[in-house]
Amino acid sequence: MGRGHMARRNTNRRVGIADVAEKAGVSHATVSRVMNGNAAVDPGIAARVRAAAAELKYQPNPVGRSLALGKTDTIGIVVPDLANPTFQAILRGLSIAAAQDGYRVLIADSSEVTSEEAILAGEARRRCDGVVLCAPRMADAELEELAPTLHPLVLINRTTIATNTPSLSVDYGQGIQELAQHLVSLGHRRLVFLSGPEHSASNRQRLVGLDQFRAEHPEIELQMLHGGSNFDSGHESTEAIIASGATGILAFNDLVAMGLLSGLHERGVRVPEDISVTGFDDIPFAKYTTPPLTTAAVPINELGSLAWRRMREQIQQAGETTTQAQDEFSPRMEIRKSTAAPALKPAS
Amino acid sequence: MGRGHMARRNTNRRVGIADVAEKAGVSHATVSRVMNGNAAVDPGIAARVRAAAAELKYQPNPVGRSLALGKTDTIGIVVPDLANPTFQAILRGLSIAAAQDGYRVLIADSSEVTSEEAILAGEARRRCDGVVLCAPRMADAELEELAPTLHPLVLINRTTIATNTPSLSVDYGQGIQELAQHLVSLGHRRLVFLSGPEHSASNRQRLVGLDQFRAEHPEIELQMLHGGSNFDSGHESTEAIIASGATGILAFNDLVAMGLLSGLHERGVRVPEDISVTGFDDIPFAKYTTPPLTTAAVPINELGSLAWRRMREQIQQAGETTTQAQDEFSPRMEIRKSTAAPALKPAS
DNA sequence: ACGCTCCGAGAAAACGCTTTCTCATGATTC
DNA sequence: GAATCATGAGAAAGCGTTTTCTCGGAGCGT
Repeated sequence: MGRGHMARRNTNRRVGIADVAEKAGVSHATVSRVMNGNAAVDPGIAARVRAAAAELKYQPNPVGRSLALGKTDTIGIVVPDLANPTFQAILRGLSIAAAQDGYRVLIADSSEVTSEEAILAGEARRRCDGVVLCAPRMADAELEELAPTLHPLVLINRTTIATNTPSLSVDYGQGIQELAQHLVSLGHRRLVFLSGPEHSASNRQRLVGLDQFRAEHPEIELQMLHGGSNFDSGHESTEAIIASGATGILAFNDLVAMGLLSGLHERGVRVPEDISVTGFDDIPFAKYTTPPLTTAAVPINELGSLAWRRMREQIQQAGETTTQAQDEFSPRMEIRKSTAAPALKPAS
Repeated sequence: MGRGHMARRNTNRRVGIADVAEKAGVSHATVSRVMNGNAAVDPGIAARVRAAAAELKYQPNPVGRSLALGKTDTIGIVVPDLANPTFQAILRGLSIAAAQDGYRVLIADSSEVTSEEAILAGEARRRCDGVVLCAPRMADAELEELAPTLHPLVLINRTTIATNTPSLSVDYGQGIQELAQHLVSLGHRRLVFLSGPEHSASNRQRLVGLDQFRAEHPEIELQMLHGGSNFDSGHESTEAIIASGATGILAFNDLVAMGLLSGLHERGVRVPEDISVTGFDDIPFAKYTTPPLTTAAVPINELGSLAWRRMREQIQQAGETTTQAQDEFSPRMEIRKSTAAPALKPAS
């Protein structure tokens, strides 16, 4: 029991500002001032405080700090599915960029449950200084209503009517047209668009783009096939694709294209000799498929870091509601080996 | 300055508990009681409070709540690189499992900067109720010192001497031996291990496993080649692999294997006819490479959800320092098409 | 020397919530 | 019918910071 009196409450309580204050023989206000360098403090006292803080390994409690300052130095991101490489990339870019400015990222995965997205976003917003929202399937009306309550908000691949919410989007319509154009210029005449989830905003954009393409190329046959947004749905479409008789396939995205590639390979259909396949997004794996995938590259890494920049701008100009940048990226064609001129069709 | 004028920033202030209390004509204590259902409240009053809360769309401020309760309902995860599918999967599993219990995940990407990991982890811990730490390269001594300060802590692929920190690990030594064994039983006699980052704990485990393999199979030639942990490093090793003359390649992980696969394909080396390649991890893409990759599957999805379960156990039994589970997973062989019997070597 | 301004540090208020403490009121018991 | 109890709501004390307010004391000019 020699050290019985030393029953440290340290064991159950973390060291707080009060402990430092006591040790340094000053008030906790002064400790705060020293730690934040906000007001002028006598250099001697400051040194004493710093010494005490160092000795006790004092680190301010962020929760107390957040309450007092009204900010958490944290932003939230809502994604529909963390298994999707696109969102992974956005998350990563966002997290790294935000970290550079001393911000952290809280993640909310809606697991594709559209009805949860608004709730998750609201919750995230309450905990954080802002929210990045990826909600491709949320109804327009709901988004429009939700957006103002979330302010500092950055939208990914969605826009609102009000122009005070910055948004980052990709011109999917343009990209899919260029891909179709690419196939046509290789000599393909029968194309299939293997579409994504029905209510996805970006799928709608692709459809609009393809309508335009059709108008410009009435001579080209373009079929629509329903699909999903992942590997498996691409794989499952293999038979339908083969049955379609088309030689050029526009897959919804790289994931779908890869699933299809693997399905075709299993069936002994050669790519690109028998069928050409294109993806969309240019996820990191796209250039390592066999054959490497022709795709429309969206600047997947930039997206995250730009999202942070837009967020930071809003956080800094807190209050004023100015009109915000609406960034739109044009995808860059990435021509690889999964597309080529079609074999000469036997006259039929 | 004019005090009265500045007095209320009510205009942009969020609705707080006080507003609800005023509207319902009760004290804010009562509002809190109603919201949390903690104590008995007169049903009539409770209804009035709920009505007021609903009308004002009141949602308790989580920061205030956290300060009062001493918990944030948030856990942190520290990962070395969010671009790595393994960590993405862990993050995803963790996030989904935690969400089910009403917890959120804060992410900290150390960007492979080992020296930052301890700081990030500490910071995360202060903001959260616990930390999941993935720090494959952190020095043992540093980890040992850091662990107690982080408690509620779950370690991934690392262990501490003290047994009160739960850890989840994969038996990489076992897995790599089985892969080597698989190649040998196919008839390969000259193998190469394309190693990962030098200071990676899991790489060391593989090396230990291979030492054992060597002891048991003195007749097999097993070379070591230095590499990294991603696509590009696999791709860059292509020449060295070809030059080695080996027919069976044990890549550090699936990423490396995929990079190598693509390199070999470019060079016209056929897999598995000319060279067999194995990966490790069984990331989702592994079964879609051409040829599909033989690999040692680690239950990548379970890892995240189990991490949460271990974390929750600790959070619940706050205080008592009991000895914690050390989970070790044995990888499951996933034999696909990237391995086959070697072609008969020309007598040389 | 006297009053003036500055400066720096402690006291106290604020941040938004939960929870203990306290006390009134009405019900229960002998 | 008085004493005891249970009930439920308000007052107030935290939680750990930052920041405003206040005030003593030092420096300066006249």
